[in-house]
Amino acid sequence: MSKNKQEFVAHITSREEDFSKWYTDIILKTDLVDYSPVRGSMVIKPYGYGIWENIQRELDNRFKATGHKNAYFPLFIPESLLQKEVDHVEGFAPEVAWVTHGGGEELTERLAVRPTSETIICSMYAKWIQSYRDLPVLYNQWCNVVRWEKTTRPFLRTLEFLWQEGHTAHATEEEAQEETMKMLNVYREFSENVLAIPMVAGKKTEKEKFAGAMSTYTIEALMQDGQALQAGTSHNLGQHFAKVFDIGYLDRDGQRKHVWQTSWGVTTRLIGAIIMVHGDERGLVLPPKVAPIQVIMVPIAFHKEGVLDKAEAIYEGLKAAGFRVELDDRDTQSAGWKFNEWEMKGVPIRLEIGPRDVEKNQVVLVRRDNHEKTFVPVEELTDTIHNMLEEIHKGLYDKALTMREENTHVAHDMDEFKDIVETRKGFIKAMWCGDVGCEDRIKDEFSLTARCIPFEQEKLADHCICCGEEAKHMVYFARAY
RNA sequence: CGGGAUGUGGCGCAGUUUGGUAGCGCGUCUCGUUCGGGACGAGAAGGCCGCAGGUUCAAAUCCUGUCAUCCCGACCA
Repeated sequence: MSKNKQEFVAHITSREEDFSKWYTDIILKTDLVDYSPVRGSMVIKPYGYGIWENIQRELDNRFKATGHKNAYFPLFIPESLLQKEVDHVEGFAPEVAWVTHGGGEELTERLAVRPTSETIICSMYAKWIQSYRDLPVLYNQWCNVVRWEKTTRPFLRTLEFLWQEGHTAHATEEEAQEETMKMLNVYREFSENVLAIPMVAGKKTEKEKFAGAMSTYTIEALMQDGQALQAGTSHNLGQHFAKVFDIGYLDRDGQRKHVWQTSWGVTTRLIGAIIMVHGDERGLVLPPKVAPIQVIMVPIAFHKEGVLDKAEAIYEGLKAAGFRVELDDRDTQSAGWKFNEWEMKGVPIRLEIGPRDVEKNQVVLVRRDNHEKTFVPVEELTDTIHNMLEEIHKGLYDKALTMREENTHVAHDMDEFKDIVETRKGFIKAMWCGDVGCEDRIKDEFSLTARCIPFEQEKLADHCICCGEEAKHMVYFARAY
């Protein structure tokens, strides 16, 4: 029995003391991942992969609902293909892994392990697209990609990671732009309604945009330590790739034209965002819609008459009702031990059932987010849990939104900007002239990057915070993962 | 890629300064008593001390190299 109430989970470093350590403690102790023998590469264990499967399911449904189909393109990309789009190669060159040998023989052409699939997909689209009747092409693939990063952290940056990449081709510029925005909006809606994470949506600056894109749009989230995390991007590729790969079609008017393309993706990094937005001193706090286990049942004194039978009956009922529920009937662990364990693992609702409950035909529900305890008659259980999961979701979202608002500051001039950087954390909203020089200066001086030019613009001042020239946009600046 | 730290049973650590039989706590296994916020007793298993060289009669300990992880920077989803 824990004598000290503070120490529900004895072995997690507090967020205050060391946020990074808190993060690694959590991911290891809750069995999300383990380090592998390969530098910078992690094993995603079932509990972590379960979260990813739920993310996949929710997103995939949304992709299908917006007319997309899944396909799979090769892992290996011939060097000549990768090199076709100049900006694209230059952007990715430093982090490409190369295959030089196969079956013991040196290859005549090196193969890149895909860092992203634009080039190989474009090479195929050039073959498949002939007529305006072939358009639009709306494909997505779920796969792994490799980027040879110098510094790695589980979920946030690993050499190999899982993601989805959508690649579409359209007849007109307008249609491509519409698609770009539509998918960004899918990401934003998904983040808010499934992950319970509020996002700032906007456009990337020229400096920060995707290598080879015409323009890049992003959703940015704020972590509890005040650093921003890019959670999803949607690119309007324009005709850059269409021209170098010659993806052309014959239009109604008999003219041969190049297609307009988009690409968009989210990664397993989202799991890192979930941890760093919702987690607390006791460990993980999982949003109900992606939690691998939504209800954990802990039977109390279950050797006693009727307890386990009743628990099993309730378990079957909840499972049939569609909840992700598990019954922890291990007799090797005490009830109290299990409470702490499942709290650390972030399960949204704990269901306790003991001899006294069996007598009264009720159970005890305890919420992970606010630790509220409720006694619920068995016949009301399904409805109560359904509503409680909804409330937890809403509670998490509101809390995250409050956290973000409290950590979003406005700077009208450079003195104010400096002061905020030195004394606060989080997003800084400020006016910017649009010149990359000013962006660079802020990065050099403060290590802050322009996260995005938000769609929801405010006019905070007339002049650029940096150079004093006329301001064009309001920008969110932050330190970023 | 720079700066710092750490690698010792599954996990957390001590031992390294001053070389001399590898230890502690937790966990694991067996049996029993327990069970509404990390239970207790008795017994048991488990380690070529990250890896590779070197010095020495003798290396977890000293030297060289190497790999990995963590933290702080520069680069990136």
